[in-house]
Amino acid sequence: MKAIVDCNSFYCSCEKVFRPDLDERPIVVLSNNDGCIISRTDEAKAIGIGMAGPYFKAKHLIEAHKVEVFSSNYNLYGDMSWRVMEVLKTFVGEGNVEVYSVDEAFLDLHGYSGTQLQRLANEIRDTVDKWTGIKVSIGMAPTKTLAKMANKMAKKNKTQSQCITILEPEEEIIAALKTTRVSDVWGIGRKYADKLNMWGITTAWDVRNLSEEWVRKNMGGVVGVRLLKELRGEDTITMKDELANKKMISTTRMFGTAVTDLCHLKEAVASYTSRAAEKLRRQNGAACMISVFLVSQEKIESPNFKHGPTVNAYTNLPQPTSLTNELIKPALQMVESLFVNGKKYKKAGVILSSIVPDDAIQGNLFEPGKSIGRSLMEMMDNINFSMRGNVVNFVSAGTKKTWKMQQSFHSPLYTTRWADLRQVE
DNA sequence: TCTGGGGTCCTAGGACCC
DNA sequence: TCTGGGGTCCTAGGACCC
Repeated sequence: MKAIVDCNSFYCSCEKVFRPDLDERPIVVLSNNDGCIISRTDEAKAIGIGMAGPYFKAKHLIEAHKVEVFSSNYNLYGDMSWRVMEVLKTFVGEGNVEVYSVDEAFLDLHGYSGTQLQRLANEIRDTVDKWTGIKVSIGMAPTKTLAKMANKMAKKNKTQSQCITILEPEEEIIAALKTTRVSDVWGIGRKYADKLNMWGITTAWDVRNLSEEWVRKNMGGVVGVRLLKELRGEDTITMKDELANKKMISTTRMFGTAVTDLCHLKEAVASYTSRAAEKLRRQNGAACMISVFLVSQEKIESPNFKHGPTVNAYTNLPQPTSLTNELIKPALQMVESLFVNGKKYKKAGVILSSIVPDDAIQGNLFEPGKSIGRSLMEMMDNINFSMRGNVVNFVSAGTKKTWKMQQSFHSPLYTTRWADLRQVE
């Protein structure tokens, strides 16, 4: 059996833990730059606030109903996430927890069955709540895809399910498949859902009864076949190693206000590059390739929002590296080559790819200074990590950061900064 | 009119996820 | 006026090789 444990309205819940006065009040959390709504409580949902909608469009509802608004505080959410995952590990052991995203984890439950599952689920739900203040929903089933389906059902009717749904005997699974729409199946997105509906395939049960050949031909080849098998109860999506390293690392941001100045653009890209390099060093990797892209601001008369035109460039590095200064140099050269005077830019990003393990780097006899660079990086990372912020940085990343994103409703760093510690009198 | 066959590697782009 | 950020996997097709 597999389980998925998913935190309810995670970002909102994190804010609520430290603001008990907001209990049962509608809350929303905004994306970077306060652009979109990315998390909302059931109370906010009930008012009619949609998911992932732009903030300005929901503003009238938010004001009319006195909804509490927060800018995203990733520092806080990351720390709370770590706490929740630690609790899960105490139940099934570290090796059986796969952290799938900031607010979700799969558990491998081989050996559990029947009433044991129910008892385990209850205990996990109650303990996570008691120790962290976060409420979770749990779905259990023979495969990851079916567990996701169970989880969705648990969330849909929280009072009846008590946030837990277990699909175990075959009849339970079939009944669940019959009431699940194709668009609610994990792995079926907008495109495939539309296509399936056009063919008159509307439920997960309908999908499960399709032939393997049809699915292979019409639903992305082997990916579709895997999905089909999962729905039939055949375990094909295995648990991933927690320490699996990223194959690509990127840092991209919208600007607070449009940037027209080459200097500011270079500052932003230098700053994103140092963030990306930090992530790269954390997994002891080195990149062979770096790419940079810029998105300009242009009026688009389309009803569905689209970003402006994007330009990009990449550089193959002479040898794999994780040193910030060695990455910033080509990044800035690319910015210069891409920049067009007079254009307004609203977003930029850096992507590090072709990542190899750091220890595989061949020493270069003609560059003896390399190890000094590496220890300097380590020192920077240690200081920045212990202070939970960008305390030490390269000058090229700028000091004023006029392009920085807007965050008007940021909450304190309750769990990671002494000065922000919650006080009780 | 005829125009080999088979393999590898790489990249761009499409689909999906949270 | 104002629309996030960070990933994964797979496929098709081009370049190149013998």
